[in-house]
Amino acid sequence: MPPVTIRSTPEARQSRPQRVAEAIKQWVVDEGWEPGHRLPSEAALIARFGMAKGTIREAIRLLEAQGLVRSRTGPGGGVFVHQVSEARAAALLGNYFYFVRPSIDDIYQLRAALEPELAASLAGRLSAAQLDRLEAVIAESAAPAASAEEEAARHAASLRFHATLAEMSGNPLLRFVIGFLAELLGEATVNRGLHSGTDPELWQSGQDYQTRLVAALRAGDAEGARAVLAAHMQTAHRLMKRQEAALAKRFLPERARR
Amino acid sequence: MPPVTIRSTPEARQSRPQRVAEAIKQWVVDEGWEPGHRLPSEAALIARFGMAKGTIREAIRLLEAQGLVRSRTGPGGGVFVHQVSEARAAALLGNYFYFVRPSIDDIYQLRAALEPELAASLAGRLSAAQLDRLEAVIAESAAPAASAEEEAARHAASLRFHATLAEMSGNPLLRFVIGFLAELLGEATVNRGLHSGTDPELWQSGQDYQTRLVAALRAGDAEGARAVLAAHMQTAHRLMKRQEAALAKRFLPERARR
DNA sequence: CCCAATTTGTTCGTATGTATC
DNA sequence: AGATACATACGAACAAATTGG
Repeated sequence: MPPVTIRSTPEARQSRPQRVAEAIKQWVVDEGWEPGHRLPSEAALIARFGMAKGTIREAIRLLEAQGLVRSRTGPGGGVFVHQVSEARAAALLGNYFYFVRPSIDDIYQLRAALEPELAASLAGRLSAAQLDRLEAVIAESAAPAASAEEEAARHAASLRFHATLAEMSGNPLLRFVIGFLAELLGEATVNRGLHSGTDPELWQSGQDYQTRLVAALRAGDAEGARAVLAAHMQTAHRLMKRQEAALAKRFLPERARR
Repeated sequence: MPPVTIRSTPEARQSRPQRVAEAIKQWVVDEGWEPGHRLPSEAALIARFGMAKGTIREAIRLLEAQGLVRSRTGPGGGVFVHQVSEARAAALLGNYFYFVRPSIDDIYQLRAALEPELAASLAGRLSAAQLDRLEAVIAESAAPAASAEEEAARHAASLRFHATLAEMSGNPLLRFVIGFLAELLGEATVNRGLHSGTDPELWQSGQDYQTRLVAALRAGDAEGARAVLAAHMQTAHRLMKRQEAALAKRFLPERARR
């Protein structure tokens, strides 16, 4: 499998560290080095590129920020090729959406399209152990819901259910996007004091659909699973919007800032 | 709009440049600095953090690699907060999928779910100018298809059509994900010599659906647009798989490597 | 437990490049 | 053209971390 290429950083490269970083990336690809492989020592790189230590180190930092390398001190240490972690990728992508902030509607437009698809693709393909694990996550939020700000924990548990589901997908793209959407949503709700409030309707609907979903998955009923999740997405979206609207009314002056 | 937070880099931070970079991120968020704002000069940062020039510079490189800052020399120069570009975000995310490579099936599972949704959400919301622009892109690939490797250009044009469509969405998430999927697919096809070959069936189907789609969009027929794109996704996926299978047979020894 | 070797991490002083006025 | 303000790059020395004896 010729590894295609590690993406080069766009936008007019110029500085020496940037050029060195790109050269090292290309080098890794050309040599087919895999995660864990140690690349030449600082001293060797200094000689190889004919540049000062500081310049080389800045290049390494550029790669490090992208999650592509990791360095350790001491004997046997050095700079190592590193597989970009999902968490790192999500963090990096999250920075983009810090500036181009999606709305609740935007997030749900994707969730509504993807989650039912995920559910359908999982039907009949999960092991008994995986199904049990899902039920364990459901049990976590089985408590009656009562208390005040502890409701936020319930919402988090619901998102964790979705994350667990996503992790079971064999499709890394689907897994990543759904997980990322859940993160964005969690962030949006926490930061706006949204979570599901003590809304009993949402809670009941949540408990309900999770158990019905697991049942459909267990039965290998793809279309059933798709339908359950599609319906839930609609409900969750509607309830979240309702809350958002309620908050907007209460705190209108707040929204005026900026 | 309190900007929530710029994502911190996961995975056990330790070195000084990393800590400084995180501190600067937090500083930017706390002060509410926006793209274009100049942050303190190197000298000032050295004083502020009580560290050497090299350390501070490495921290700046860490932020630069994430696309969060940009620096310019000369008077009036300095380090500036920078809005992460879509291209940069896609490149960074692409590095993740360099190691966790999705299959053609994986990519199409998402495309099949998202593109019809995009089409439906666009119906009746496009200006005449936008519709004309779509038709212009269609015209680009209106040639009869004949020649050999120039067929790859046709495939690229088709992906460009999708990209243009995505850009017209008001949903930044949808825009990004669909654009990214197209990139991944383009890369996969180019690197595996896939593109649509001289497959007349795919070409005709492509021409066909594009014009029918624009018609539906012009008519404001959301469900029609959705159906057109859903059908096309199925066809494109099927044809691409057929080609992939043909290639696999011809080059089986190649696949044995690694 | 300490010591020595190895490799990255950090500092400082100086010089160069570049854009603005 | 020259002065100014800023990042960029160099080089040599020293500090910290890790490993093995």
